[in-house]
Formats: sequence, structure tokens, C-alpha cells
Amino acid sequence: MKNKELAQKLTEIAELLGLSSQDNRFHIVAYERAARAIDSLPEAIETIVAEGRLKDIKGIGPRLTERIVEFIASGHINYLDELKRQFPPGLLEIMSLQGVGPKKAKVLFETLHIATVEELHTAATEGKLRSIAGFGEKTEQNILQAIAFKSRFSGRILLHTAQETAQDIVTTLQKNPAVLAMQFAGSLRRSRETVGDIDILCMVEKGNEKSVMEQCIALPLVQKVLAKGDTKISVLSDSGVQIDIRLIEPRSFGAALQYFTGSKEHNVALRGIARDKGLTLNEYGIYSLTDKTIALGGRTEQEIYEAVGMAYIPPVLRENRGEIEAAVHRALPLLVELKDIRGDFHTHSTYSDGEDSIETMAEDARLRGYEWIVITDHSQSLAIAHGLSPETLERKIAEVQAYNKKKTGITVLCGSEVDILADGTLDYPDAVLRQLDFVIASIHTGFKQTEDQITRRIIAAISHPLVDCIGHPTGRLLGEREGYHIDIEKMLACARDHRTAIEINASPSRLDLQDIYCKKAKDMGVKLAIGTDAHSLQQLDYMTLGIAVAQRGWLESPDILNTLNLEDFNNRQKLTREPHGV
DNA sequence: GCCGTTTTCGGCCCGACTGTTTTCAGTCG
Repeated sequence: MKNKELAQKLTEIAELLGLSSQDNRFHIVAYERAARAIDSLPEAIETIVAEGRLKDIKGIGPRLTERIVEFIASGHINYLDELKRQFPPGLLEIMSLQGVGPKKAKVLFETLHIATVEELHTAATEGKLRSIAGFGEKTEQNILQAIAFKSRFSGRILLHTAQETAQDIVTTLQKNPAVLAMQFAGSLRRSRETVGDIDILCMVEKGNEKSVMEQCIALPLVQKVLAKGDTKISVLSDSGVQIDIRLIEPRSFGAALQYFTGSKEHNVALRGIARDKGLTLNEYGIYSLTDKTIALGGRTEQEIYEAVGMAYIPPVLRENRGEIEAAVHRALPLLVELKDIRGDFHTHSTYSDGEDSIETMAEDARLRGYEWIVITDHSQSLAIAHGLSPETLERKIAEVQAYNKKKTGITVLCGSEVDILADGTLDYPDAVLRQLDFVIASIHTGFKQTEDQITRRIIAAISHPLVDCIGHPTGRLLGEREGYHIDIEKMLACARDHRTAIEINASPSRLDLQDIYCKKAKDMGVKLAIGTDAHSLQQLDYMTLGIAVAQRGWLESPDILNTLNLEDFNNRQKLTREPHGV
């Protein structure tokens, strides 16, 4: 399936067109839209091309068809190669900096011959940027900040990306009969929001390592072999991420899994407790300090935790944030799981900027075993996302009511992701909000306001009787931009007082509210609502990411509103509503 | 470059914010 690669190439064309003198913003948009369409396709683009169904995809006309067919046939697009010859590759990286777009990148290149982020950093440090017309001291400082922010993230990839890459490897290697089991390890297994390198453990009987090793080297994504021994191989993937694969004997698999899952802090604390009990722990097993020849466990992780006298600790909790004490006292939380989830709070349909219709989204949610789904299209002021006017919203409500009358086995709730405007008021009048089943209030503008201003806006929204939930509460985008400044404690206290939920936005680059704040929210008595922010039915999958964040925040079923069945959900809703659910 | 129960040509992608400017261009969502 070459969808991702093709989408990436089309995106690059759009970016390069922005730099090019013949830039026509409508051409750019066309390429961007085509890239998005292909990225969210549920089937392989190769199949669609082979069956001549490209023309059925909205946003792909004769010219894009030509490019795509060329790509499928030859693996590259001439037009892209031509554009690439006009500009050094570093310009795209410069454009990825917050606050730098095609115009600035182009001026930097043409006036100071800056072609890489490093050169830009040097020039900005030396104060050379302010000499360019249209640039000033502030721009220079902003560019330096953007570079600093980006470099902090360099090398780490999003959890979701790591999961996909690792799953591809597992799927391939599992076909080898010598591989008895496979597990992710490291921060990937702990579901940290970003992952430095991908760790994978393979259970292989001693003597069977060779064929597995060979298969690892032959994996299609391997760009370079960094190191290779008898039981461990490190490779660099084509996307620049390091992947470590270890082959482990069954009798040590649990010990190795425990050891390589970490975190380092968790393991240090665990080994301290083991030592107090006259035990020693390593990647091969757990042993008595007096006789290190006889393993007291190692086949499974459970054996390790039992041997040191505590309950098994789920990987998501292993950060040495109190889980060891809780495990000793058999007081670990009973973490919420995907099977507990009855619905999704945050989704978009074709009414605003989603790819799929309400009916399609609902049917997919039903197949996932949900009882309800809230469709929360954008409100009127977010024009770029085709925010709904009150009149369009009326139509949407009517469509939802008609759908629910059909009793398909799932109930659609009509919601909206309503903008919190710069002054803290909402983007719809109360009369409109009152007609909705669920209102998420989110900030999409005015990111640079002071902490005081942002906090006051959010608090105004939380206190509004018709707001059910605050969407992506800190506005951060992992690896791209910091969130706006907000007093989270104040926000949570206010949410508790007004019984307003806080969202765990499960979109891969958001994961907002962050895990550590989820725990704080729970401790303060605030309810959380997981929303995938799905803009297509495939993205309803992001629920697993939301669950991971919730679990890392120690959340249990009662902490998460998604575990409510329809009746309890409706009962909880504020009395001002006229529900459209059945 | 795409699209069409207003159009096969002329719309489409709007509004806020920032930093640079004396009235606006660039960026972002």
C-alpha cells in the first residue's frame, strides 16, 4: 500500500509550489486536498488505479490522475523532481518551523542564501535577519525560538507513527515459524506520547536465531544496519527512526520484557526493592543474591513482579510515579480499557471538514460496538473548516433526527465543536447551543494571548451552563508547537465546580489533555471525555490512543464519560437540553 | 488544479493575529 508515500509526495509538491514563482494558491490547495484524500483512503491506491476508479475520488481530476498513475507505474513523479531541482531540500525543513512559511523561506534563500536550518540559526544568532526588508528583531527572536522547540523534538516520533511502523515489522516477522512470540518494549510499550526508538522483542528458541536475523535485515523499511550481533540488531528505518530488535529465549522472555520496557526510573526502584528482599534482577531473570545460578522467575513478567512481592504493574504505569507503592499495597487502579468504551465524543462529518457523512461515521462506530457517537462539526467562525451557520446546523439536526428514527442500532448525538472567541464568549448564541446534545468548547484563535487572558476565556466557557466539555485544553501540537499558556490547575478546579468535562483529544499529534494532568484531574474529581477528533472513519481508531493517555493518567472506567451507556449519558446531560437521541 | 440542481468558465480560501509597517503581507487554523 503506497498511499502514505504518495500523499507525502503530493504534499511536497504543494509545499514546493508555495516557494515557486508561479505559485497559484488554488493549485496548492488542489495538491493538498488530493494528498489528504489519498491519506485517508480505506484501500490501497494501487487497487484503485488498477480498477480505473481514480476519477471517483473527489478532488482528483485529469492532472492529478496523470501524476498518480505515473507514481504507481514508476515510483516517482517527474513534476516533483523538477520542482525539487529549483530549491535546496533544506528549505522545506525551514518552512516547517512555526512562523516561517514559503514566502519567508524564499526571501531567506534569495537574499542571504540560507538553505538549511543550521544556516538560519547562525544568521539569526548573528542578528543578520533584521537587515532583510519585512523582517525585524521580533521575527528573528521568533525564528530562534521555533528552532529551539523543533530541536528538542528531533529524533522522537509520535506514538501513533511508532505503533504503525512496529506493527508492520511484527506482522512480517511473525510469519517466521521460529518466532514464538513478539512484544513491543520501551517507551512504545509504555505508550509514551512520543517515542525515541522502537524496541521489539522476539521470543526465539536458542539455535533458531539465524533465520530471524536474516529476515530482520531484509525488512523493506531497513535503510541501514547500525549494529548486528547474535541476538540483537539495530537498524535505521527509511523514515530515520532507529529500531532495535532483540531475540530472547522463552525462559528469559518475561525478564527481558520487564527490563527493556523500563522506564529506567521504574526499574531502578524495582531493583532496590528486590535487593531489600535478598533478590537480584536482570534481563535474564530474578535470582537469589546468595545463589545466582537458580532463577526464581523470568518466563513471564508476572513472575518477576510476584517474586518481589507486588501486583503486576501494567506497562503504561511504569514511570515511578507511585505505581510501585500502589502495587505493594495491591492498590493499583483498575485501568479503563477499550472494551469499556460506549461512544466517541468528538468527530467531524462532511457538514464541516470531515471526509465522511454522518451515516457512514455512525455505521462505523456501530461496528466498533459503540452505543452512541457525537458528531461535533465546527462552529460558524471557523470558516476554513467550513464551520456551520445556525441554518446549516438546523439541517444537520434534522438529518440526525431522521437517522435516529431508523433505529440502526446506534444513536447519533448532534454536537458541535464551538469556538471560544477571543473575548471568552461562544460562537453560537444560547438558543442555538440549547438545541445541541453535546457542546465542546475549543480555542482555535488568539494563541498568543497571555496566560491570564487564555485562562479567563477557558473559565468563561467552562462556567457556561450549555458547555459540556472543553476540547483539546492546551492546544499543543506534538513536535510542532507548544500549547497556549493556561493555568491548568485553575481550569480543573473550575471544571470540577461546574461539572464540565475536560477532553482527552486522541488525535495523534494532540493527546491533550496530557497524561500527567489526567491524573491530577482525577484526583480533583474532574471527569474526562475521550474524543478522537476523527475527520474520517479510519480516524475513529484513535480511540486506542485516547485510552493509552487515560491509562497513563491512572484513569478508571468511572472517570471517563465514554463508558456511560446512552441512558446514563442522557440523564447526565443538563436539563436545558432537548435530546435528539431515541 | 478541480468542479458544476446558479456556471464547462469563473469561482474556490475565510478571518484573526503578528510584526512589520504607515496600509499590509505572511502565517496559521
